Amino acid sequence: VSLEPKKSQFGQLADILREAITRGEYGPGAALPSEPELAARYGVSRPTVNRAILILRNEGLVHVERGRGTFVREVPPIPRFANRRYTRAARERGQARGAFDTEIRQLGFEPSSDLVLVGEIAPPTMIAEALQLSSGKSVLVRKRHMFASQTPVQLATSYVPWSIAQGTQLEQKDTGPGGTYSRLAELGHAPSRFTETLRARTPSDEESAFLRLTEGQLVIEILHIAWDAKDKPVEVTVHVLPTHQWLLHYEWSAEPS
Amino acid sequence: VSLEPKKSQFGQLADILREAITRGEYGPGAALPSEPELAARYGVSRPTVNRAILILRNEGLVHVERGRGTFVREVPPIPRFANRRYTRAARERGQARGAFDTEIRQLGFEPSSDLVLVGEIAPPTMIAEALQLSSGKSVLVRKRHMFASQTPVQLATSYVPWSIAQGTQLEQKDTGPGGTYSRLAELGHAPSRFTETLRARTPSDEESAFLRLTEGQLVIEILHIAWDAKDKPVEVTVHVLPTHQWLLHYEWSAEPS
DNA sequence: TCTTATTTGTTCGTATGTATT
DNA sequence: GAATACATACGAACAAATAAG
Repeated sequence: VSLEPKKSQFGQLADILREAITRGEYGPGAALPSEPELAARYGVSRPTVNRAILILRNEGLVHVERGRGTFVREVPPIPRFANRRYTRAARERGQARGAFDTEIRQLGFEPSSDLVLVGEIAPPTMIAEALQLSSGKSVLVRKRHMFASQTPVQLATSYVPWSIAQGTQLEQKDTGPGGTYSRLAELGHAPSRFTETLRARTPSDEESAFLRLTEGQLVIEILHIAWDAKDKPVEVTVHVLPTHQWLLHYEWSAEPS
Repeated sequence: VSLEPKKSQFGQLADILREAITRGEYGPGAALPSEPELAARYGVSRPTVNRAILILRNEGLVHVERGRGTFVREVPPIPRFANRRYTRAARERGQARGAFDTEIRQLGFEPSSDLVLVGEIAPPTMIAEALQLSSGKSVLVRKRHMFASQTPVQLATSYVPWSIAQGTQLEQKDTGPGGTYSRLAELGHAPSRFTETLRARTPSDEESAFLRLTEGQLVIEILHIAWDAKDKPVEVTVHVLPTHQWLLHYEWSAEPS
C-alpha cells in the first residue's frame, strides 16, 4: 500500500482511516491498529501515523488511551432541541432534567449527571453582565457534569441572582418537581423569553480534562439566558460541549409576537 | 527562557503565544517571529514550534502563509442574529443581503460576496430530504462566497424547488428588492417559520481551501429551512462557517404561539 | 528573468518517557 | 518486571512558496 504524492502523508492517512471508520470497518468502540502496525502497513514513520491520528482526535472521531490504543468514538452526535427544553408544558411534565435525559436515551445511552457544586459565589464578569448585576452582588451557582453511559458529554453551570435564590429550594441539591424554572415561576419570575449565544472557544484545562479533549480541540459555549415578564434576566446557564458531540436545533416564527 | 516540565513543550509554547496575542503584543495582522527565531528563543526544536503554532491555527487565532510567515487573525468573531435576519420588516427594508452586510460593517470591515453558481440541478440527498422532494425533482441552486475585507468568512448555498423557482426572478443573478424571501412571498410561499440545525463537521476539500482551514479544523454547518404557511419547506440554505469566526445568537419565547 | 535568502511544510530516524496490561 | 502502546522531542533534510535583489 502506498500514498500519493499530492497531499501530505498524514493527511492522506487521516482520510483513509476516516473513511474506514465511517464505512464501518472500525465500528463504535473498536480499536484501530497500533501506530507501529499502521506505520508498517502504509510505509510511513510512526510520527506520521501519530499526526494522522491527531487529526481524527481533533475531529472527535476517535479517542486515545495511552498504553491501550486508539478507539472509535461510541456516542454519536446528540440532538439538542433548544425550543423544546424550556416550555411550560415540559416543566409541568416534571421534565426539568427530562430534556437531557430524553435526548440521551433516544440514542440508546444511559444519561447521568453529577452535581459537583452548589453555593453562593461572586459571579464571573461574563455572568454578572448577563444577569445585569451591579458589582458586589452574589449569585447562586449550580454546576453539573453530564454523561452518556460513562462518556462525558456536557458541562453545565447555572447562575441565579442570590437576591432571588436565597432561602429557596434552589439552594438544595434537588430543586424539586419541574426544576429551577418551576421554582422561579413560583417566586414570580417565570421565564417568558430565552436567548442563547453560541461561540467556539479554547477550553480551560479543567474542561479539557473532563471532556477528554486533545490540545487544540475547541468547545462550544452556549450562553443561555432566561428573561422574566419584565424582561429582566433571572437565570443564566453556560453549557460547554465538545464541538463534535452535538446537533443543535432552533426554531422560530417569521413574525415575532 | 525555559519551559516547565509538567506539560508538553508545544502546549506551553502555544499558551505563551496565545497569551501574547490576546495581550496585544502581537496585534491583528501582525507577524509572529519566525519558527527558527522562536525555536532559538525558547530552546526547543523547530518541529516543536511548528506544532505549537498548529494549535493556534486550529483555534483560528493565526493564519500561516508559507514563505511569508505567521499572522494574527484580523477579523474578530462576527455576531449573527438568526432571528433578525428573516423578519418581514427586514425584507421590506430591502435587506435581503442586508443582514450579512450589517453584521460585517458593524465590525468595521467591508462585506462582499461572489455568486459563484446559479442554476437548476439535481439536489443532494440531504437537500432533497429537507425540501421533502420526491426523487427526480430538481432544484434551483444559488451558491455564494462571502468575505469580510478579503477574508473568506462564509459559504452559503440556497436551494428552492424548481417547481417554484422556474421562470421567476430567483433564476437571475439579482433576485431583486427584498431578495429570495420577497419573491417567495409574491409566489404565495411567504415563509412563516424557520428552523436551523447546527452541527460541526469535517470540511470538504473545497470548503477547506476557500475558508483557508488547516487539516483537522472543523466547520459549523447550519441547515436553514424556511417553511411556508402550509408548513411546507420552500427554501433551504446551507451555511458553512469557520468554527471560530462566528457568534451565533438565537431567541425565542417560552410559549409558542 | 534569474538567483538567492527566508520562511513554512513535511518527513524520517531515533530516542526517551509514561501508562497499561 | 517485562512487553506493548502512545506521547513527546530532537536533529537533519528536502520541498515549496515568497520576497528581495
